Amino acid sequence: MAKSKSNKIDTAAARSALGDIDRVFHEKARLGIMTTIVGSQDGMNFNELKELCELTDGNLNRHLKVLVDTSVLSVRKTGQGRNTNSHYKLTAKGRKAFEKYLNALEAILHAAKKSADSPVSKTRRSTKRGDDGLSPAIG
Amino acid sequence: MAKSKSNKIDTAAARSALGDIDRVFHEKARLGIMTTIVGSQDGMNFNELKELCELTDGNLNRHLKVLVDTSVLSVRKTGQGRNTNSHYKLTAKGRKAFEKYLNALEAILHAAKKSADSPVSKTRRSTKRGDDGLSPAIG
DNA sequence: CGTTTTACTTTGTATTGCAAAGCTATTTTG
DNA sequence: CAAAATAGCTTTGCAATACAAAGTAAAACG
Repeated sequence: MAKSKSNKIDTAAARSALGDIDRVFHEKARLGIMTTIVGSQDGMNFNELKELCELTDGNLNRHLKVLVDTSVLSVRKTGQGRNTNSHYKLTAKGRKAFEKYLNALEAILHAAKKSADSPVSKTRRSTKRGDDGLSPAIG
Repeated sequence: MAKSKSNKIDTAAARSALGDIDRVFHEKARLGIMTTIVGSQDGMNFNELKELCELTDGNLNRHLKVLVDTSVLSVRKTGQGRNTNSHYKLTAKGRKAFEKYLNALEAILHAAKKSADSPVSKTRRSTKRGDDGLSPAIG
């Protein structure tokens, strides 16, 4: 990555990454579900997810529905009533979309951390090297 | 960081990091605002933020209110009516809290990326080295 | 055979996000 | 100088979402 004089470029990069922040993933509970299930090749069932993610039944069900409705996860339900077993698995599309989301997060994270480490002043030059004291990312 | 046999530890770490995901920051618009303002030592005014974050007046106002109400930002308003100038600045508390959020994000990101790169199967050993084929993070 | 347990689903409420409309005061225009 | 336009926010109303309590269905148990 090229080093910029101000934080303008990085901030712009972060801003464009913001556009890739998919609301489907950018929710605490669903981020937990995704982080859990992305590590499982065979998928997981309702109860595993419930315990791992520490969510109530209703809440988990709702979030899983969102993920299934957006084709991020697929479900396979076997049995009925008490014997129901709902098995959730990441789809190829879901994996790809989640990875895109993670990359966007990463870009924002880096930009934010960098900015936080060397904030820019309008009136005086930065106390750290690497920027020019210009207003950040305007224009 | 110690390397684990399964992705259990990392997933657990991510899970605990999830607890540090502050809802105040974990919202697209506010993440944008924070990423923008964290790089500015002197803070920014309403219109700068509005243009940079590409938010409507009402929307920006609402999010700024949340950030001010939670003491993440401070405001200083000068002038009146058309001449009003609302200047927003990150508080020390806000900076600290945001950095905590960023660290939590980073932990989750790493865990998720790692899991995504080498997902674990229940029935057969992973195709990559570094795990034992056990179910992830159960118990 | 009826009560309990398991594995989800549905429903109701509260919160939140968003943008359209509104407010206040300063400019500008005729 | 009165009327209209403009700037800089605020308020309001609606739609979407999150969450948990209550509900449902079938098997297990006594």
